[in-house]
Amino acid sequence: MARPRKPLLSRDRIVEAASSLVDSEGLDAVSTRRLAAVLGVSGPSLYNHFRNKDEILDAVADAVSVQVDLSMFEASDARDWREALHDWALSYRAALAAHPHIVPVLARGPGRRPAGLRVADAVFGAMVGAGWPPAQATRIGALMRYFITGSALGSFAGGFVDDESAYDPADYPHLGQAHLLAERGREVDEGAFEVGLRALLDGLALQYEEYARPTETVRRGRKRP
Amino acid sequence: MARPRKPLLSRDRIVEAASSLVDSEGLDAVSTRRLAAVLGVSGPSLYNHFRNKDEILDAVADAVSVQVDLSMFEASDARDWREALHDWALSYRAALAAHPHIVPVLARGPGRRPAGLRVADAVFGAMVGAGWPPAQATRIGALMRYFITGSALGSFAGGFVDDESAYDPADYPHLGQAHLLAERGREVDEGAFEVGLRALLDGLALQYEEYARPTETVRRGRKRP
DNA sequence: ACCTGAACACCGTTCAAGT
DNA sequence: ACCTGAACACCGTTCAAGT
Repeated sequence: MARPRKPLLSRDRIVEAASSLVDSEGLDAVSTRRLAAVLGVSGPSLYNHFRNKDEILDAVADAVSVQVDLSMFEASDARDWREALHDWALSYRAALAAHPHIVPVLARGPGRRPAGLRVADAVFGAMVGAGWPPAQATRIGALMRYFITGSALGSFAGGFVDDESAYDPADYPHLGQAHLLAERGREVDEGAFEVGLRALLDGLALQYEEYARPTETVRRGRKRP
Repeated sequence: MARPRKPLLSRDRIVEAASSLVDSEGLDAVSTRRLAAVLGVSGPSLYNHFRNKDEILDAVADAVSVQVDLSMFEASDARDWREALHDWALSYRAALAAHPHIVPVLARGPGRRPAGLRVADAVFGAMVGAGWPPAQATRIGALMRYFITGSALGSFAGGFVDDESAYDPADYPHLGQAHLLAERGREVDEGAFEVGLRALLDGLALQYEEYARPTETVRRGRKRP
């Protein structure tokens, strides 16, 4: 057919098809040939819209970042930066949990992905607005991303094996019930995420006090809590 | 040559060659054919020692876990669980930083990898020994892994681009100096890791007090801090 | 048991040719 | 500008054959 008068493909259509292929069959199932077949075109056609396959996967990852709710950062002030961070983390995690197979691509940093950058921008802006020094605001965005993407990677891929004989007590003296982790994996992951998130926010709150409160060497009259 | 009287390959030799190939040229550079060529054999020979390529990469990842220092957990007691966790986190991160390209494989959970399990076992055992309830000890091992592997993934792969025009202020109002992050990426990552680790440990210490200290409803005489 | 070459069913990407 | 088929240089894995 050569060139049709109305384009058969668009970046959006390609990303949509790639996303559902990733969701239903995993990252490895996405080949340029299979993806093209789903779209009713031949493999090389994709290269009219994306430079290479990696760019397609980046776009799929970015479509997930778009789903992350950022509204809690709009009215953020010094009083509720912690609550905003908490709600954002839950929304972020939920978005990743809905598309677990693309997480490895997303975990490699915001890079050139526009929506990923928008997320980083929103967190940074809100933390600065709440009184954090810019250098700390940058770090908070990074470390929250470490924890959230790390948990999404660890949860939904690998995991333990549901086979008692796989874990010899002689090798792992404390993991007597490790095989139970297989069935309880999801529960463990959720618990670990909750505990970790709370610890992270509690810890940041302690550091925030150091910044917000004049140090005792400067203001001696102030009593310490 | 068919079968030589002394085997040309061994699992160890294969893992060693694969590791240095991963380190020097990245994950994508490892194909069964290239790996076999480095070892002076033909591609299919590898299948006499590993079931498939994924098992080889798992072994490469596990060789990194072996490098993680666990000695700090041997004499752990209630007083220094926090310090042990801190030192272990630094050692873990250093091991990943030395072999950044294999981190995506390692980040998918301990799965069937023996050394990965040994790490999980040591953390769990030490935390229980320090007074944490078993359910919490499991979660601590998981959440620390989230943070550490997440930071290793985010740091050494992707990242920002050193190009001012890549970040239009209209799109990202707060990321005016985002392109500076490219050159300062490593510094930002280290700072974020330090801040995050401290927050995590501070936060866990607060939670530890809740477990170690009888609640005020039980022991009314005790004053609150 | 452990290695080989041949073979199968795939890949990502380039490119000239078509409209 | 946008699609095509052919082609290039690869893949992971299986398997019969060799010693």
